[in-house]
Amino acid sequence: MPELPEVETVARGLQAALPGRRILNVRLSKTDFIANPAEIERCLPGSRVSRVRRYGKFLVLDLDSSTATSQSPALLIHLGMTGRLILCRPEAPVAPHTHVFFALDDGRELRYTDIRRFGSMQFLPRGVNGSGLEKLGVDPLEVSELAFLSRLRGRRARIKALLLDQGVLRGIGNIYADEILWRARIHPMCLAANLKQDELLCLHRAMRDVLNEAIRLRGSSISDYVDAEGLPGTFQLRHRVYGREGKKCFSCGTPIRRAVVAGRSSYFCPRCQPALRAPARSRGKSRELSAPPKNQNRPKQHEHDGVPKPGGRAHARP
DNA sequence: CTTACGGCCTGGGTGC
DNA sequence: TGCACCCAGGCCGTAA
Repeated sequence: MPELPEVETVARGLQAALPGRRILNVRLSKTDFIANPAEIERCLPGSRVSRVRRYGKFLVLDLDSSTATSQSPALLIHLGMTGRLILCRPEAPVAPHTHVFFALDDGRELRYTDIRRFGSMQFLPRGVNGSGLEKLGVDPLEVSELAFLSRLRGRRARIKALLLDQGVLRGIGNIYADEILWRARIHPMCLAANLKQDELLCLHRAMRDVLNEAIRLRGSSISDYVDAEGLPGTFQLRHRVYGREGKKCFSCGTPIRRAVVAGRSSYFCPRCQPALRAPARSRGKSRELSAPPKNQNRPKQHEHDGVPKPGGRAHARP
């Protein structure tokens, strides 16, 4: 499931190999995930890749930009859930569900494989301007604390829904939203408006830390993800909550729970990430940052769905 | 305007 | 052996 760190890893791999390469030939298999397959077949052969970059979860291949302006054509690719973009030799065995082949002038081949075809591909004749990319929010790794606060402060939506909203922040998906919230010790169901400024700043920091570490480890390989060389990432070995229902929290030992938040499976520690923030009545001391595993928790066992009711509906104000 | 929710795309895995 | 069904994530339309 390629999210920001995986797409960034693929983009870096392709950026190291593609600039200057000319596309000699395009071969398409299934095309129902391609916005304009005819244009791709007609316009791509002969064009040269000038740069590969990530924009949110999208890969942008800038083409023929001797001037490096945004007016030059580009190829926009979204890997969806199972998309792979791999550079290989033409004689390499073709993986099932490989739908696009780009023959390159260095003798290699760039292939797009996508089991589910939840990904997408689009040729942009005039570059990314007017492509819809401008509707996306800020990049999580570039946004300042101030801009981050202004995007989230006062919003009545669940914090997890906002992290996943590509119009707010571009690039975060379900896995990293959960990992970020665990690191920030914030329950996914919390309303953004109920978070204090220092909690939002903590979230900003956690977001940068988690994503940067994931990029360093070349992403998470949960199901199908591999980088441009076909190699898996290793950040899945560092997941603290995602996919760990029933397993012990790395911080306090409490079993990790799963609940549906914002329509997505969400994993969290019910103890480190309390749904109800303690009212800040005792001024003075800030809330403790380390969770002392004091009480022994009830014996493992299945927690019944157990979605702690967040304060959400409690203060429906007139 | 903001938020919530259901449905859709596809195919691998699971359980009967 | 076969088959129905669930689920994954992003996005969009609709409802409140």
